[in-house]
Amino acid sequence: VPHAAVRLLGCTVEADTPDGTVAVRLVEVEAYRGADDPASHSFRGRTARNAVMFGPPGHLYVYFIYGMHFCLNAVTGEAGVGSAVLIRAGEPLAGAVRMAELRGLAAAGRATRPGDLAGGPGKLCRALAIDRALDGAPLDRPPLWIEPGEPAADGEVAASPRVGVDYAGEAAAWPLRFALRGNPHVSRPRP
DNA sequence: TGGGCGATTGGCT
DNA sequence: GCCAATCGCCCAC
Repeated sequence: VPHAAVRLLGCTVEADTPDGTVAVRLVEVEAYRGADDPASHSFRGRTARNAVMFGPPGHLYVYFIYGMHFCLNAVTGEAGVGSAVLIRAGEPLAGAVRMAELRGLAAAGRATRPGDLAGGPGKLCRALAIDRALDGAPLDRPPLWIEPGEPAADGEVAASPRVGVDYAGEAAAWPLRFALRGNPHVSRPRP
């Protein structure tokens, strides 16, 4: 059975923003486990911040990081487990002009390079107008919902270590980052 | 109660 | 490649 994170690759994420709906196709995700994963926010148990991770699957976990960025997760584990999938990058499908505006790019509406709009967890949240107000919301209906897409074939999925978790000891090497092989919209560092 | 730090990003050398 | 920005969270004191 494919990993829950892998099953999200190729899915479409749509979001209602103040100026209309935007959509991206997921090209990069990371899996975070529960009490056995030192890299996971749930590793040290339930707190006010990560409470949603310990709730039932099918909900959004949104956290604030580095004093300026939000990151979006889909809770995947059963209630009490604390596992989730970090949404790291998407390929713009609809509303690229709005996403560029939300990203504060000067050339809004003009050509951008792959990854400029949603090629990173913080960038994707900015482009989709995601913040803590969405923490705990269901992921199958507005204002933010994920729809099935073309499933990724095994050979198209590249697994590599997760980004930015060097503090996690042995778990830092676990190959829980999944990306569509060769897709130009994935974040840096490239897998 | 306070200090260190982070599942990041963008700008500058 | 290096580093500042910027603040909520969490744990040690």
